[in-house]
Amino acid sequence: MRIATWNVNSLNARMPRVESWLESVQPDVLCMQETKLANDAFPALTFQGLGYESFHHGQGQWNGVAILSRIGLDDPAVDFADGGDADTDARIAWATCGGVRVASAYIPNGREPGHDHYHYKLEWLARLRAHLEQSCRADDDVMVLGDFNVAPEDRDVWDIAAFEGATHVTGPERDAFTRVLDWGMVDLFRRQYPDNDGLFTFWDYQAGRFHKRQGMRIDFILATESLAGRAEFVIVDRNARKGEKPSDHAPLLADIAAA
DNA sequence: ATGGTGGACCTTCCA
Repeated sequence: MRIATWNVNSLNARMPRVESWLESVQPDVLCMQETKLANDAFPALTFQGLGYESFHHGQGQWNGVAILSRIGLDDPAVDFADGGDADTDARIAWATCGGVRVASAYIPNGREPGHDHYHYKLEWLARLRAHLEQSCRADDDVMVLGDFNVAPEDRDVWDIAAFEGATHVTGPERDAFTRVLDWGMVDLFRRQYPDNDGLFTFWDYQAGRFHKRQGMRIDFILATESLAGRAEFVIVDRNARKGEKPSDHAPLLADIAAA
């Protein structure tokens, strides 16, 4: 199965690029983040015409996550089954696709260390870990894909000195991310490229950062070991960050061989 | 020059 994640930064603005990307790359499953659409505005029929079932969890102006699948899409769910309050934002959607429990996740940005939104981010990641403990088994086929807004190591940003006092690289954020992994998932991209630095998934629109290769690796495909052992091909499609009206994120994709 | 870009929106928030 070919599975991908892409923060599209407004599906309205990105729909032509998403359609052409689906046709050329032919993923079986695509997790999208930042659709910025209400549910009744989600173009499910267009995706159906391309052969995909879909599940969208949106709120309108901000956030919004979706899962497209052409290998089945069952048991859709949103938010966390941890007994806590419903999330105020539309940031995570779940579905079972081809026997794999899949999540499309858009972790809060955090804005700045110490900000209310930063604490919301840390709590959000803790809730994700709690949800996995309570609703999934680490020896099942589980994948969490999305924009985590965390760079796990210094080499996952172009210049750690540029992030003094900034979010995405602080100890608490990295610890919270590690806690999700430690439940029992592997960062497929890092496993594929253990020694390569300077490989990113996001480049700020500002200051021509893409062309200066000043990016961040903040989008991930996390998979339990049963799946990770069958990952054959894990890449960032940098071409999708080029050309007319690109998202500021590139798609990340992986091929998982049949068991 | 203390900026830059892009997307949502109602004049400013968000990334």
